[in-house]
Amino acid sequence: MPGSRVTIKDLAKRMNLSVSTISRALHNNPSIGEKTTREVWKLAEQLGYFPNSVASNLRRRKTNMIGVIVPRIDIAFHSHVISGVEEIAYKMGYNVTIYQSRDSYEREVAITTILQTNMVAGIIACLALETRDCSHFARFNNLKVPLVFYDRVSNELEASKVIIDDFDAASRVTQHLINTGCRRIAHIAGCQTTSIFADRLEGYKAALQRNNLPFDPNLVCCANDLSYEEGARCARKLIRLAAMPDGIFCANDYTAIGAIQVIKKANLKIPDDIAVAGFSNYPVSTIIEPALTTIDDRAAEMGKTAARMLIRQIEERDVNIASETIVLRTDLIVRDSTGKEKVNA
Amino acid sequence: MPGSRVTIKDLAKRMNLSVSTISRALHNNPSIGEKTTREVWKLAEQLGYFPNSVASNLRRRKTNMIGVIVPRIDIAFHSHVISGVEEIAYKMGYNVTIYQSRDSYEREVAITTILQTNMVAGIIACLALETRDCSHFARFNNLKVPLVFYDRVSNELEASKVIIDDFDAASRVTQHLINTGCRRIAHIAGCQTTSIFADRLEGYKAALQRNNLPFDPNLVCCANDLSYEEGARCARKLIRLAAMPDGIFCANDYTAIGAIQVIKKANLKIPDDIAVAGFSNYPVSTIIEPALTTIDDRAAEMGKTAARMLIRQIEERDVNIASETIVLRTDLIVRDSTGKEKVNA
DNA sequence: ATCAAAAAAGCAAACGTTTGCGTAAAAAAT
DNA sequence: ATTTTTTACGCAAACGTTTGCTTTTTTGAT
Repeated sequence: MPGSRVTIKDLAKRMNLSVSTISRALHNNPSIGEKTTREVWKLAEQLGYFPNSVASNLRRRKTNMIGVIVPRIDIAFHSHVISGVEEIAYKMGYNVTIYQSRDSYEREVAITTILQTNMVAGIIACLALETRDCSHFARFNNLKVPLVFYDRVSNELEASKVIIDDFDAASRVTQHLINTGCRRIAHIAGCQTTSIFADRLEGYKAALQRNNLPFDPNLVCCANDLSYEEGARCARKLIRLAAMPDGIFCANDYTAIGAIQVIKKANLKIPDDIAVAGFSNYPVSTIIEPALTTIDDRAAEMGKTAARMLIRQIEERDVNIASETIVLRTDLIVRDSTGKEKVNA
Repeated sequence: MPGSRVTIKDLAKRMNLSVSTISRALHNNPSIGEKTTREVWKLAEQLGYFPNSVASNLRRRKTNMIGVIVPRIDIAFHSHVISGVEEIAYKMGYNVTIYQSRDSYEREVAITTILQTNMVAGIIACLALETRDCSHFARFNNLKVPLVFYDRVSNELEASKVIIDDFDAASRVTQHLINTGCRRIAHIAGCQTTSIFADRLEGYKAALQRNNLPFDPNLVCCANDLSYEEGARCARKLIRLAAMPDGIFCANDYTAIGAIQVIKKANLKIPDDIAVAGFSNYPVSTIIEPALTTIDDRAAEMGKTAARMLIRQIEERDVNIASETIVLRTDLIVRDSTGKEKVNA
């Protein structure tokens, strides 16, 4: 930053005071006289002084930068999380810097290096799909840089987490399908090495079992990248089955929408022939017809919670808080892509 | 960052070299012997040395931080822009820090202050809807911090811009509607104090005029926040008109979708009774039925372009580049919400 | 061997703050 | 009036790099 910035030194010279006095005055340190403090502020104002936080960070050996690692920013879920993080961070005087892993392990590792050299005060991350081993995050433990994962978390690592109960949510969606009369329920699943998707599959299975419905592996179809296209592909496969499912629980809304479009094109009625439920409550879920029954994943709330948690840990570093896990409550949002629940006798 | 980081000094002590030698070696400065350089790198590796970029930034009087100000992160357009910015920045060794103005002027001003104290190397911004006066950005001119606006830009300020030709795009959409046979075309407009929305209105008018169609102010309806709901409100108003429009050009996709849903609920056929066109090509535009004819706003491209431009200006600061404006080409994407173009005799 | 030139490395001051400790002046207590 | 306490401020060393300049060492030419 050239452009001859005004520094504390300049103020000191002008006022015949020492730099330490100026610094203290600007922090309203009580050891500086009220009158002096007032005058320092006034002059600072006049000369257009701005503190240089880089210098301050160096001296204090800490920044107010929160590093956020997301798979992709342009996915609705993550942009909502970031929005929540930014909101809290802004209020608390922290800055947010973001990086996209693009679901690449290699890139995620590189990003952790960057975050370290940048001395971020804390980190909020959602693991890349590719990531199996989380040792690149371990360094932050040594450096005492707080770390909180959201959504896709690591179990092998001591770190705080904010998640939703995927098992429970999936099980509730499935139960809802069952309550509406579905008996052959398929599942379009996410990548099973990621715990949230594994949990969703388990929740689905649990609901079936609870209702004495058989689990048929042929009804589970894996949509690796959880895209619209993958959802369509799985749906095509499912409706060609000899014993076609009468309901599909999809691991996210994108696949659900892909599925809905395929089903409609096949001239099958939703929800009468096949009911469809998604997961996440993306904005599109109200746009698609029929509107999609889904689970609200509370993205912004997740971001806010993660940020609050992280900042608390940053500011209470000394007391060495144990890592904690917060599970957010989710809501089942029933729309038109699933039928009415039958009142049980 | 406690946790006893390894510094250049530590390396120097271990190797009986001066800190300057170490620093130069780590930068592969040719004035340091090859052998020494190799050994320094090896030891750095062994001891787990990481450069402290805060210190480096202070000494070099420049950071590699790009500040991005967006109205809201969770709007698809902006999250795509950010994604583009991040991609280029990452490749070029810059970090990205983001702030949401939430379309508030006050907040935008506060953010510029934060960016200044943080010594960002450059800024990419999209003006808040509320913003009339841009003098809070002027300081960056003095500080020689490059600034590039995207999408919503300021004309009163000397700064680079990357935009699309809203006038041209709007005029093309309108022409398309005319070509498909529409004769009473309405416009759901954005806030007219923002130039892009004013341009879209003008482009619409120009197309009408070019085709000798009358401009009827009753057919222009202002949707201030350009939300889904506002679109619905405007549509309700328009279809109640004695002389109902046979086509609607909406200033963005959200309002278009709101309009489509209202029109469908009124049992009017799209595009036969009323054709609808949007602006932006949001992901939902392929999901809604009928799929929406719209203008692709090249969001990610805009972000990449802005980032490239900014980084060039950062790195060639000395040559004092004149501010430049890049206008991105847009594409009209014809889908089912508008009819077929009639071949003119 | 002698000297100039090139190569390799060191010195020390910066960058703009913050902060522990020390000191002078003012106020309060004796 | 003297001592003690309080108040207000200054000194100087950090924080971890970078960099202009100087010094030493090596190399090559004579």
